[in-house]
Amino acid sequence: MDKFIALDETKQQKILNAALKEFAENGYEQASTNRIVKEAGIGKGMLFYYFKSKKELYDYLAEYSLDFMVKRYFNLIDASEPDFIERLKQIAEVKIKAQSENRSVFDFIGTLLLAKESDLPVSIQKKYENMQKAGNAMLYEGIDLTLFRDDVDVEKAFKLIRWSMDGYQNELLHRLEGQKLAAIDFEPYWKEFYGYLDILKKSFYKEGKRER
Amino acid sequence: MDKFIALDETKQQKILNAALKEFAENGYEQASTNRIVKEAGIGKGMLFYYFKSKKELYDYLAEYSLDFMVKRYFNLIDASEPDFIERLKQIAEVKIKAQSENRSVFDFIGTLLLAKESDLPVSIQKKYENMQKAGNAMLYEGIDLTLFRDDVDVEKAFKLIRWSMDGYQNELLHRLEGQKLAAIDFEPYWKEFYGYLDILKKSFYKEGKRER
DNA sequence: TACTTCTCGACCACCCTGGTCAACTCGAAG
DNA sequence: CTTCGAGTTGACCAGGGTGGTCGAGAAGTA
Repeated sequence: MDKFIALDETKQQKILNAALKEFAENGYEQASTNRIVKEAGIGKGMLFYYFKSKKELYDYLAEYSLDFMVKRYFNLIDASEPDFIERLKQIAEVKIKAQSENRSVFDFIGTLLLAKESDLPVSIQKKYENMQKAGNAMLYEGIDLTLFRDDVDVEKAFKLIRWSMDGYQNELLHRLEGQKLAAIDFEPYWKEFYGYLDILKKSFYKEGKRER
Repeated sequence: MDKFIALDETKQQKILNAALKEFAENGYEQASTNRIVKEAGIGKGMLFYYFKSKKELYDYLAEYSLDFMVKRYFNLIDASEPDFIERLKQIAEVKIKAQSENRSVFDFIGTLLLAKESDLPVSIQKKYENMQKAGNAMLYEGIDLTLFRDDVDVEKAFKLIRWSMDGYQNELLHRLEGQKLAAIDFEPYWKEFYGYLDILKKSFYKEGKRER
């Protein structure tokens, strides 16, 4: 595995991407090391020269992905914005950027929690839980509750707003399926997105508190 | 296949459920006829006595599921309710009932569209498209637009409301994972759900139009 | 009894699996 | 120019799973 780390960046990336994609699409059991080496353009032997087993490769990917997530996504979020919708908007921007930078990492992490109570090393499980905890904190900490209408339960408003925004993002992702995210001009989609955000503010915030 | 139809209901159900579950969980290629017969409690030979190939079984399931969907779900929806949120609420009730009646059918249909441009018989593809069209009509036809606030685009409000309700339902399904749907007392969840609906009405409808 | 219809699971040829390893390349050290 | 060892390959292995077949018997019917 130290052999792998010594490789030059581009070769590492090629192998990582091939493996992440394979695991993300097929899960651990159904993922094929043969397909990985073919996609990565290396001989079968090399994979097991770098990683002594399929499992070790998988664990390495898990750790790598979580680190990527923290470095390239979480750390770039400004958690000081007190306006809930504005904060989510900013998170969405960072997320899209990180996602087009490396889509397969996100897909892979998505499957990590599906592998229910998986036999990942405890250290990685810990890392995962911490990430979830930090993510939650970044969503709700320091939010200005006075922006919200007085006649709705704020907790529920949080959820409704999140579901709405997730809904938009999923639909968009579905609409853009197949296209290379990095090659897309997101300008019009952001406009559309902001349109929805305005409605959410009109709907869930007090009158007169809509503008910032 | 006519041999299969001649079977008594309960045996048919056992085989159907086993097959639906297997295909839903693993997709067409990865689904195993061996696991299906084991789960269904029949000998391997019988499956190919009833259906002459894996493909014929799959096509039969597709047709069966679509018919189930129409008969046990679509046809029970009252599309005359002009209040959008009330209509969605009613749809949700029917859906939950149909889903607990036969969960695997829903899961299987969910994978049908993932099998992109699959090589299903045209007749079944047609049936599927018709179902989607009818579903859309039932959502939006005859809705009373005057209920909505004047300062938001109704089309966008539609989407926001749907995303919100889908979000709740997904979260709930996720929360209840593993439990047998039919055995759950949904009372408290409906209450919670209605709570969200009230907020949606407060937020997206004109003042004074909230009650019915 | 004789004939048809059901039912089973051992069996088939084939494919793919994760992992190994003898053989080869190639640049650096002596 | 030789030697060495790290890097690299893909044929190969045993094992297991695949969709589908079929001979043999069970059950039902006349």
